Amino acid sequence: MTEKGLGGFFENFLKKDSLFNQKAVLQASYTPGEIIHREKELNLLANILAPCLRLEKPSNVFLYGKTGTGKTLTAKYVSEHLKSIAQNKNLSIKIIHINCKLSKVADTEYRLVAQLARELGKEIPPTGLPTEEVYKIFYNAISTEKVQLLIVLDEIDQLVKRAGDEIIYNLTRINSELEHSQITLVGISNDLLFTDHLDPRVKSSLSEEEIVFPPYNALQLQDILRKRSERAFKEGVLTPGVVEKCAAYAAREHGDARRALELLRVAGEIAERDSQLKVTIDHIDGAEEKIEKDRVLDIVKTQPKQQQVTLHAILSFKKNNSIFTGDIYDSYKKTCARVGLRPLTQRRVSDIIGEMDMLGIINAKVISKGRFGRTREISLSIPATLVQKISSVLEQSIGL
DNA sequence: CGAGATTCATGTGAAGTATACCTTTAGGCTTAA
DNA sequence: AAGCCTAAAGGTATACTTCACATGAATCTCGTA
Repeated sequence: MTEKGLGGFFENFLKKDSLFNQKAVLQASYTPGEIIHREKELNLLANILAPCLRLEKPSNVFLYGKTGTGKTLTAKYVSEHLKSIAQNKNLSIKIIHINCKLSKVADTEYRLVAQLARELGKEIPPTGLPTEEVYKIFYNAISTEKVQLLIVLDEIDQLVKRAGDEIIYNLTRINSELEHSQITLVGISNDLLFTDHLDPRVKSSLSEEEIVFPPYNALQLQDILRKRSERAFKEGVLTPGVVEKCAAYAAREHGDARRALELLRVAGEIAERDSQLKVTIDHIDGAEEKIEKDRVLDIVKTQPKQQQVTLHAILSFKKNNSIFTGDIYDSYKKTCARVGLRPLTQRRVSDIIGEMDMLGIINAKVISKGRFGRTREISLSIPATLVQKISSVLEQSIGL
């Protein structure tokens, strides 16, 4: 390939048949035409939300279940159908789907309401307005016309954890002030214990109805994977056993279908890059590693500088023995001095460490070492093979 | 030997500060009649 | 005189700092068996 030069490579690339037929089918954003093994939940949700077609207010719904159990998918599917029916019958139903976890889109009260208003076509500046004002804009946007508003809050636990549960209370309260329009909330959460920490008032209003999504088992995962891979890959590309192995991998992690699909897709990409004609079981192992690497690298790269320096300090320690906040702060300060960055206080760094923990890059547990004080015991939750790579990416980014 | 008191190194909460950004308002300048 | 632009004033959200207090088990202290 290299001898022929780049032109040759591209020509080759074009001549080579892709293993994929429709890769998008395996992407997380894809909503399949039909959903299997979720019929019960699907019907339940449809039943609950159906009243809005008669312009009555449906109950607020709360969807529970671990990641990749089809909550988002089901919610999207139902809302798509509602939307198309509403369009046919000329009903004004608006559906807003917001993912509260996607960084910086909706992680404070202000940003969430601002985002809601933006979805309704209003211009909201990123800061400067009183939160109350943004509520007003949002309120005006829906009260001017008669509309059924369906707000789907994905990963709502993340939002509440960071910004408190008043937001939800305020949103449900708006309803009583609206005359023509109505708001229905659909909350989606991965955290099964989420509602326990909620204000009772909020809890009762948010979860008038609840739907629990059980994890898929290995057989169901196989069904799903087969169904999708039929469309995604060309015929005969998958070696026997590949689907089974993907399903098994994902079933081991509480039946996460999203992960299984991603595994399959990335395995296909790897095989393709290697100019292989078939996807084999070996590719899946490679895929698992690559997914983890991409996930972590993505988080790491998009993190602000101070967070990066902090993380670098953490990584610079030997991974086997446990590390404490004090050690990290010392190392952090040294790095700051070296790059010419004004160091933050330990108080703030402590919070940053907490944020890193939330992101799942590290494991930080508060422990008491008795006579020797109280601190966080920190360990890495990323594979040791990645540490080197991430470290160098960080060094480049902070300019070491 | 065992119950309480001590201690350490940080966790954690509240309040204050700096910064970036927003809207409103008032004054000054331009323009058109 | 009306319209437009600009700068200042007044306000907010967010990231961070400062201050002060809370934690919780290993260790120490001291009374008791």
